[in-house]
Amino acid sequence: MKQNLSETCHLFFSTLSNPTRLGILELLKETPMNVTQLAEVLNQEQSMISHNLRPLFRCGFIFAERKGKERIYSLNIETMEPLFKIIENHAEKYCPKMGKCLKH
Amino acid sequence: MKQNLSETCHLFFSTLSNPTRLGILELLKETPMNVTQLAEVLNQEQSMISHNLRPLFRCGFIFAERKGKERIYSLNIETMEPLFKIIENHAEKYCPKMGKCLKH
DNA sequence: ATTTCATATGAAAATATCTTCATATCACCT
DNA sequence: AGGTGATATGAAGATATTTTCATATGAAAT
Repeated sequence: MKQNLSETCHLFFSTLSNPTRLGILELLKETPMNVTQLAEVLNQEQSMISHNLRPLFRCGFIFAERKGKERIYSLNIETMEPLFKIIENHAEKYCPKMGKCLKH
Repeated sequence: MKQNLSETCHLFFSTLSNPTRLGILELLKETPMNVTQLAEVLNQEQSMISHNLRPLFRCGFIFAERKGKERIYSLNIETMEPLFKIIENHAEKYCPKMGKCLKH
């Protein structure tokens, strides 16, 4: 149980610790999209976006729905919104000038 | 600004996406400790724990206070508690049997 | 059943992250 | 100042994660 929570946290956080995947989440926050559209906007290969969508989906951070031959991805707002809110608040309070945190 | 939030998220989440660091956070949730104690309980080298404390500290996930020649680390409960709560709730709701998520 | 558009997958190469070891720094005491 | 316990740091080797390329699968239309 305890072990599992720690494992879960690791899986979840490592899924979120990737610029491409964060970019995907930010885009999906605005509007649902398919892989091709995400690839276009993010200016990356379709296969790369696809690879990155998988862990997001597996973790339940995004949902997917078929529409013809497309697969429309959307954000799990219930989880992601409060999560980002926490980060935002934390950053504001504890890293007032981002530089401090972003530097090595 | 936008760019910065994404960068911040990446930094924060990658800091949290490590079993050793999650272990440290779990221990500090119970009680403040110094590096040596953490190393003992986690059964790892002191230098390794020290290396891992750094990003946690830089991100403001933990605090540090000197006490003699020791440096006592403690958890930033304000941030970490709601963060873990979200993960827990999410896991419960979206990954009812952890296996689903934990498998490749 | 074949073509087309949309998406997913496997495996190798490229890149980033961790761990370890040796050593440096720091605070306190004598 | 020198010694000691506690902690931090640098750099390298060891591991893990990403990205890319080529190709496979899927769904719908002709």
